[in-house]
Amino acid sequence: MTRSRHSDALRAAQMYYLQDLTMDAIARELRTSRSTVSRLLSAARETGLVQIQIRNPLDTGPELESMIRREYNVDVHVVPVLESLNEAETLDRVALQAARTIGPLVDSNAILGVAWGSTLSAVSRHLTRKITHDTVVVQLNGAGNMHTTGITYASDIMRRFGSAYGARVEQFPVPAFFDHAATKAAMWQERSVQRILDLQARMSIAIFGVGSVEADYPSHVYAGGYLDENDLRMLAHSDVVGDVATVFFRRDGSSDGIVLNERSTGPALSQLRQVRRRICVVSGASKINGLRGALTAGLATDLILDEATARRLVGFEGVAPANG
Amino acid sequence: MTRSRHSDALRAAQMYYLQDLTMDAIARELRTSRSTVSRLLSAARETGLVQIQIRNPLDTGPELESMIRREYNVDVHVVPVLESLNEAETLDRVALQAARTIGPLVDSNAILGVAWGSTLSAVSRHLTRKITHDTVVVQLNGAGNMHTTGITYASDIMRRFGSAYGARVEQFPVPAFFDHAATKAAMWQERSVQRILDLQARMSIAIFGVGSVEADYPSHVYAGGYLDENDLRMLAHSDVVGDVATVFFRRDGSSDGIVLNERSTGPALSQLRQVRRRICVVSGASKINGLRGALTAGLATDLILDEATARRLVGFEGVAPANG
DNA sequence: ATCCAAACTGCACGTTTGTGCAAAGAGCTT
DNA sequence: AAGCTCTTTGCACAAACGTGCAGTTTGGAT
Repeated sequence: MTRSRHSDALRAAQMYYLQDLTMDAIARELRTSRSTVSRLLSAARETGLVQIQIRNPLDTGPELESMIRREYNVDVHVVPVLESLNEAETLDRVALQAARTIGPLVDSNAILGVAWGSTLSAVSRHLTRKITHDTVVVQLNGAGNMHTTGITYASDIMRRFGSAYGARVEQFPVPAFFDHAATKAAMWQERSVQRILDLQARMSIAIFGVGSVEADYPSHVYAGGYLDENDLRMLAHSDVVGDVATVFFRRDGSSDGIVLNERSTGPALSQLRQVRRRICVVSGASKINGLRGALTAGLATDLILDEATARRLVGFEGVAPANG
Repeated sequence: MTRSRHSDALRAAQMYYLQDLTMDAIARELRTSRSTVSRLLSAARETGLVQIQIRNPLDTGPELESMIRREYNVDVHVVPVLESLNEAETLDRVALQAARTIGPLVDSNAILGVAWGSTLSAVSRHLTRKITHDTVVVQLNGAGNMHTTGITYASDIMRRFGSAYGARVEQFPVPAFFDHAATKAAMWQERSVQRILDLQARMSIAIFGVGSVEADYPSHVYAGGYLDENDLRMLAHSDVVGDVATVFFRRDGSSDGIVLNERSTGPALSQLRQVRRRICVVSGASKINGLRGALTAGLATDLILDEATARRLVGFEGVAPANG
């Protein structure tokens, strides 16, 4: 009896989280066993019935966070990670916390712009469900390249976002970069494309990682067959430090005159900056240069990143966690 | 070292609630004992660092809630209570859940209007701390009567609200009812009073219970020496069913021509209805008539009440909880 | 009616968590 | 520095909790 299961879960959650009853007491009230209550509560958490939020008081927070906040004017969430973890495990932790931080921000009628990449893929795997209405998830930039149409990879990410929030998913079935700027210009006149662009223009939340040219192991974009040697040479000559949604920028946040952007399918930086809430997720200290550029460009309103990267960002390279 | 304690609590909360680590693992990372982590997490919950919210999807919720919602156009939170509890214990449960439901709604820069009475007193005892800035708590109506100035009783309530949210408290040092309407009119011209009235006019949240003329054991207002025999007779002749913040109304929600209101210090119903968020807390089925009137008058946007009262409200007198 | 797969339940066990208590530490006064 | 109080810590134990497993129910399909 699903009908009653859902309402039992709600009752259980209220009694457990809002009245501090034990599962035992709840079981008696619900005339079932304690283990069932335990499972009801798990279900309640997983389906987003219970929302747990950590709010760090802006001013009393750790030094590290306030420094970043002051310097770049973003809301920072530094993810504490065990020091022993390797890069992949760190990404996983950051993604998990990012997913849970994003959850409470997504609300009915939101238009959620989502980029793709290894960071976003990890985040998408950890999203917790939350029932919303008339929410739309729209892809920020195309994912096709010379080898694949990119559909499966990017669309897995999109699909996971969509099903977590019960949202309609709008894919962007174009390559990441057109070979010719003229083709892009032509496509941008198509009504099917304009529908997507229009959604993007009305986004209320954008979620993206950053690519960094000098990352230890470079992002998909720089390695995955999206750009040819000519392109890479051009990037090198334009002082590009990184990208957001396959749109490139320099260390000082500028992007004017980077010709590759004319063939990129991602939203112009100026357009991205119009979005009310722009959440940037970063894991791995080697992305530092791309990240600096993105922050200088004012691309993010919220930044979620691991502790080591946060320390490098403010120049505390080898400083220990701020306790003791 | 308080400084580091706070930030340890934040780190612990993130690792526990957002990354699902065990307290043991967190203790190792923080180089302390597991019991300390347990205490850090308690502190994090109590200081409002961790916010737990239960959202019941409006449409998929239990029948009871949607019926009330449709009929009276309010957001309902039905508090499940053990069937074995007596009236005092029920009030305590409702108050606890109300306090926790209110918490997440209070934000920086809010102006919080608070009434007084046994319900509000119970709620105030269960508030969890939450750090906010420039929040003001303002008393909705005077509390003095023939026997006392009411200062201690009402001001305890106000003080608890104030300290829970780190807010400035503005008391309203007048009697609940003036003996003469003319005195009220005169006082309302005083700048000291106008300062309070001005705050009330700018409230963003109002919190109140309801008084009901026919309650099993009548509210303070009807018993506590606030009204003399003449007043009570007058009330009986005006078909009054209850009050909110010592302002009376009839079953159909009207309040015109109730002369006592001209001597009352509570906000006019029409003014109360201007407040964006108006939270009504009710415990005890005997308040049903007062509650019906208040809802019909459109005084509340949010209603928190116990299950038994909720069932009576929609006429399901003896119906069992909606499960099985 | 009978069968089957899938979902649900309660038990039992091991794990995780809360808390009284004694010891250690921090902050102040003399 | 010694002495004092008030707070914080870790230990040890009891309480509360999560989960694999086997038995049971449910809702079709035949």
